[in-house]
Amino acid sequence: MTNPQPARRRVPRNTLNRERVLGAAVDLLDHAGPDAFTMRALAQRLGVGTMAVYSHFKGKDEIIDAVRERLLAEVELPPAGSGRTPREELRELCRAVYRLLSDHPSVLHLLTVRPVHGDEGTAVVERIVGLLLATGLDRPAAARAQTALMQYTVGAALWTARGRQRAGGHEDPGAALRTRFAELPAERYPHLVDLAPELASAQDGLPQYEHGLDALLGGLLAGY
Amino acid sequence: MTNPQPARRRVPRNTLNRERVLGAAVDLLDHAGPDAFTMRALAQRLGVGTMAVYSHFKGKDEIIDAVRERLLAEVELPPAGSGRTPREELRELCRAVYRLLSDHPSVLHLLTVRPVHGDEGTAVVERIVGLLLATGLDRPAAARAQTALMQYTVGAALWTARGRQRAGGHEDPGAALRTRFAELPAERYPHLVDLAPELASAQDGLPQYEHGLDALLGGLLAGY
DNA sequence: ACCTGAACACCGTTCAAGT
DNA sequence: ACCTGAACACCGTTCAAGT
Repeated sequence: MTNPQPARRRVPRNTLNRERVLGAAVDLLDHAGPDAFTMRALAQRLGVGTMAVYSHFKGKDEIIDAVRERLLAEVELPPAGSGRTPREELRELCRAVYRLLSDHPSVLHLLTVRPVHGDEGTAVVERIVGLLLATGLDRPAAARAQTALMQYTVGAALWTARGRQRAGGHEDPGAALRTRFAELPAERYPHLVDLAPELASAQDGLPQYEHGLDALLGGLLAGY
Repeated sequence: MTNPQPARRRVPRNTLNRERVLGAAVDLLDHAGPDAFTMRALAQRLGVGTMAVYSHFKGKDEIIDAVRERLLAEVELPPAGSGRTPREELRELCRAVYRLLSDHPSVLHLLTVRPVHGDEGTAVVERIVGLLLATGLDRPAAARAQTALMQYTVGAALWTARGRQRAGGHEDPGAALRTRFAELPAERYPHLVDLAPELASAQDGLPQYEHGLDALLGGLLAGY
């Protein structure tokens, strides 16, 4: 909270720049959530007047775009041609995207709240499409497969974030769901009451994502 | 014995109720989008002072919950045991959920912005789990499959809504993406430039969803 | 060029008051 | 019980002014 006091020395007045603003924005988003991501809170975290930020960004929307671009660029592309099969590389690439979205739930919100304008994440898409073609898919099938993989990845990350949000703190995200389902009237919801523990176990983030991802990849690449 | 109504010529003062408020809220959300969904705008649409709504709902959050519940309850469950195979019923059920989310993009926003507390959509989940068990999946596999199907459905609907939002009006959602990809530097993004038309075609909503859904179902039910 | 405080037009909601 | 207007504490952003 308290920023490092830069001594009483005559500190250069212009200690603010785009980089510092973006860093504080990511911190604020990841730590306090989208609702607390305010221009005023951002400026306060930077130890500066609210309007100082406007000297480096046109407005909040430009900051949102920049944050999204910065985080999407952070996806670690696995080294190419490491002797694995295209399908294994695909798996790892998708997991990297999921990990990013899962580590920074704020990006999901930014993706939802504002359409993508720039070339953010383009490198990842290029790589995935290339791998899909390498497995033998024809061009329309590769395009549909790429879209389906991204759709599932975004949905799974959103689902996980929603679960964490609902659980509040550090508790097990499935716990609330288990008790909720277990307490349902068994006449109307026999399967949910019965499968409450299993459904709760399926809220475990990465393992669940991998289960669905393998099924999806299996279906998309069937026969290749 | 229906009592003869007093039939006062005088128009009843209290013409506002929860039902009317919810109807206006859905209209406002679907027509003007989440940003325009304001308590003041809602009241104005109802021809009433802003605070009148607070006589029927505790606040905006309660309206959000009620709208979500109302729309999720609208998912048309296909008639049970219509002679089709469980897999065909599963497909139709998932398509119904997708259609609802696609027709009312606002629900997606409501799902993102606020965790689910009530039993909304529980009936659909019950049905899907039952069908998955009927295909022969064991309990953990059925739970994971149910979660994966919902994750993919939410992600696909969100993707489609995002594309429509980016396209602005009634244009082809893939058009913008096609030109954007086609104009990329071909040295860095050879596949994207090459597959721009196919990737644009994959932004067509329901057909793309069905492609991914069939792949996912195929992978989840492989061997059963 | 960079930063500031006051001010404007919004927002959700509280409150005291009307019927 | 239902509805109202004024007011409060927020928000993003404009503006004129400081350095």
